This record gives sequence, C-alpha cells and structure tokens, in this order.
Amino acid sequence: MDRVTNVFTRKLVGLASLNEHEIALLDAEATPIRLIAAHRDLIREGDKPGPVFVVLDGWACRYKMLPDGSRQIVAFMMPGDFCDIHAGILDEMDHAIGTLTACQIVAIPRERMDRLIVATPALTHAFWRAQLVDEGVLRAWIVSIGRRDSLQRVAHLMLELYVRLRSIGLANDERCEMPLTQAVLADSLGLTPVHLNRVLKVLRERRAMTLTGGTLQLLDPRELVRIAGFDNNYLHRRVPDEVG
Amino acid sequence: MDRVTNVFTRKLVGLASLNEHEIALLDAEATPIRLIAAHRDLIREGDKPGPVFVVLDGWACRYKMLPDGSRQIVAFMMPGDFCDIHAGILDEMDHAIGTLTACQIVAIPRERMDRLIVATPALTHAFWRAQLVDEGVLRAWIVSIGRRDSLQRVAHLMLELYVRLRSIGLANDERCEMPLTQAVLADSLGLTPVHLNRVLKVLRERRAMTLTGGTLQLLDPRELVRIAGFDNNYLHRRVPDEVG
DNA sequence: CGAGGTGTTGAAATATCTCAAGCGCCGTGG
DNA sequence: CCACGGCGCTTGAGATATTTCAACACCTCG
Repeated sequence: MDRVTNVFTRKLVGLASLNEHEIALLDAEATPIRLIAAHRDLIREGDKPGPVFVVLDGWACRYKMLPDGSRQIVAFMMPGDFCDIHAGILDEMDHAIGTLTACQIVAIPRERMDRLIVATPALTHAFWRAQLVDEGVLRAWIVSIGRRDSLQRVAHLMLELYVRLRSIGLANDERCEMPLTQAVLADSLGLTPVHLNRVLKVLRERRAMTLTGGTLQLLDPRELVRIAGFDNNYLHRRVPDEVG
Repeated sequence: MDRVTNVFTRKLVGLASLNEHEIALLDAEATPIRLIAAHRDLIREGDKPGPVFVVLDGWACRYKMLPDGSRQIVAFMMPGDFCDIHAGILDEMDHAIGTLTACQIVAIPRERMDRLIVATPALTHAFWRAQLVDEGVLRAWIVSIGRRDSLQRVAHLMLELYVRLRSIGLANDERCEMPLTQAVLADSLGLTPVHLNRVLKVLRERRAMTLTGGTLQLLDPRELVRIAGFDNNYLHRRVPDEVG
C-alpha cells in the first residue's frame, strides 16, 4: 500500500481491493501531469468524448449554464476524482467541467482507459464503484436542495466536503482548505451569493463553523451535524472527533 | 428485434447493440413476475444488498425521508427501469425504493445478475450505459431544483417524464398516463403540494398542458418547452411534433 | 353513511432574492 | 510609491416566491 504514489490510485485502492499489478497499472497512467490555470474549462457542454481527466491537485467542478446566464454546479471534484469514464460511452456531454483553482491534471487517452478497464476486472469494479459513490453524492445533493432550508443546506455541504477532504488526507483537526468563493458555493447550493453570505454569518455567530480566507474551520462539529441533519454514515464515512 | 418480449430488454437494446443470444439471456431473467401493491417499499434505507428489481409495469421511485418527516423523491422509475446493480456493490442503501402504483416487478437474484454481467461484455456495457443515463437525469434534476423557479421546474419534469414514457412506447399524440398524485410530484420537485397545485393551474390557464385524472396532456408542447427551458437533446431524445 | 385521501382556493407568514451601497484587499500601471 | 480598478465580502431595505394554515368540495371505499 505504501507503493501507491498518487491520490487517484489511492482513492481507487480505498474502493476495491487491488493487487500490486493493478496498482502499478494505475500509477503508470498518472503521467504526464498538466498544469491548468483556474477558471478554465476541461470539457464543455456538447463536447464529443475526449480523454478521461483525473484531478491530482486543486479543485474543479461539473456545472451547467442556463439560458438566463445562471449557473448550477452539480459536483465538486477534488484530488483523486476523475471525470467521465462517461463521455466515452454517451454521445455528448450534457454539462461542462471547469477548474475552480489552479489544478494538476492527468489526461488519460480514452483508448488506454478502455484497455485498462476491459483487461482488468478488478479495475472495472473499482471504477464502477467510484461511479456509484458519485451517484450517491448526486442524490444527497438533490435531497439537500429540495428539502433543506438554506442553513441546513450550507451546513450539510460543508460537512460533505470536509468528510471527503478528510478521506484523502487533506483535513486535520477540524480544519481544511476550501478555496471556494461564496459565489461558487452559492451556485452549488441553489442560493444567491448574498444569501449565502448571511447564512455563513449565522453559522459563525452560532459558533458552529467559520469559512474565511479559503479555510473551513469546524468550531462545533456536533452542532454542525445537528443543524445539517447530517447522516453520519454518509458515503460510509463519518465526521470524527467527539461526534458519533 | 421483434423477438424482444419485455420492456426491460427493450430498453437495454435501445442503449447498446445486443445480439440474439444476449437478448435471450435478458428475456430469460424476466420471470417470475411478482405483483406488488401501491405504496410498498421494495428496498428500505439501510438494507443490505438484495436482488435487483426490474419494473415491468407501474411506477416506483427512489426517495429519502428526512428527520422532520418530509420526503424527497430522487428518481422516478417506470417500466423498463431497474434498481440497483448498486446495492450489490455498495454496503448499504442510502435511500429507499417504493412503489407509487401497483407494479409488476421481476426480482433477479444478485448472483445471477453478477454472472450475467461478467459473462457478457455487451451486457456490462449496456448496464453501464443505462447507469450513465440515470446519472444524467440526476444532474438535470439538480439543475432544475437549484436554478429554475416552480413554473419552469414543473414544466421541465412533465417534459422529462413525457419523453421517457414516449421512448418506451407509453405516450402517443401529446398525451400519456401519469398516475402521480400532486403530493408525489411536489415531493420530487422540492415544492409544497399546495404550491404545485397553483403552478398546475397556471400551466392550464396558459393552455400549455393539463394534468388531471392521472393523464398528462400537452396542449402546446412548444410553449411548454419554452417555459421549461427544456433542452431538446435531453437524454438524447426529443419531444416530437411541431417542436424542434 | 362516515372517513380519509386528493385536489382546490384564500389569506397571512416567511424565506429568499434583488438592488444598492460600501469596504478591504491586491495587482497593475503610471 | 501611490492611485486605480476589480473582485470578493458584507450589510440594509424592499420586493417576490413559496410556504403555512385553514377551509371546503369531491370521490372512493368500507
């Protein structure tokens, strides 16, 4: 396991039992690394299938623009996440993927990906499973936007991101980097930036959490979990500490 | 193609090119048929992996209950849809699946499903693809709830369901069966039943569509598409007629 | 016949949005 | 070195969309 060199591989190893050979295959794909600036599109809506992108560092997101110019972010991608085994299978992208910060990205050509998948059942299984987890996130997202008020919704998203960051070793104590502007968060939560700002203020005043200068600080995880109605088995991970 | 006997098989045939043998394999699974009453849970949140269910007739849905007793429906399942290749792969269900009307269901034991999948790559491909389509639906759902107002949202859902029904031959002219109560629709749209009712009234008054007695009637598809901001390539299908 | 689920409507309450303004920070160009 | 402009954050006040509460009509079913 200490042979694992990159987040991408590490994530998949966490999802399925892979042997040395399979791990080596994955690691071999994690090159060359490309540096992409913030606010660039990796894939645009309507694009034909291209390579599979893996985020090694930085944040990206899936999003969709509406005719009236508003944007809905549908998923956040952090180190280890990959975009679209999909595109190869469906005809055309129904949404775009763009960077939120500067990113390190690996682009795996479609054919290599396909070869990788058909050749090794264990990897098929790992990818499939990763996709199922993503689907679970999408469902949770719908539940949040559909039935939680803004306070619960914000608290829930913060916990989700915290838990995910933690599972890839990017969160310690009750703190993590979260380089997302309020506008970005608002676009993911179906809120207005103005309103999101007010909600953050409330959470701050209740001493539940703060989000400033690009870092999230959980002041009172227990309280935050309570506010959010956060399911502590979410994604089969949990927010640790005194909670639970 | 005329050898295809059930909606389930028919749907998969529409998603990938399957040969006679593979079609026969699928058809062989579509038995025995179980009759399930309305408002029964097929799978409950927290359940361990069980069989894969396929809806042959009737409507079901995925949903999640919140602590305060409210419900968010996350997906509608109509004839041909199947639930959870998932459950077998993840540890535990994070949502429930229940019938909305009386249903005809086939339960395929997990092991047979697994054997089917590993044995025939074309089927793996078909299932994978079906799952990707579902994921696209989930993303569109998020966009709707997050960024569209109630009028657009309702119009969009009606079009989505219409298009899906049409693709399995359950909609003709501009009309289809839609045995969903207003409460159910509200729970899927993140609205109140009362408000949904008012929205339906507006759509009726604008002579865009009516929904009464369990049947949806598109009076003015073009107008409805306009109201919804409906992407006519949605799911790579389209609402036909004068539209487009 | 009564009970409960479903659809309909009204009026008041509330959550969220919109518009508008000001502040601080930071990078750029003079 | 300073001034400027732009972006992100913050706050206020009024507008609007949606919810809540309440009542009633209709229908089916027992």
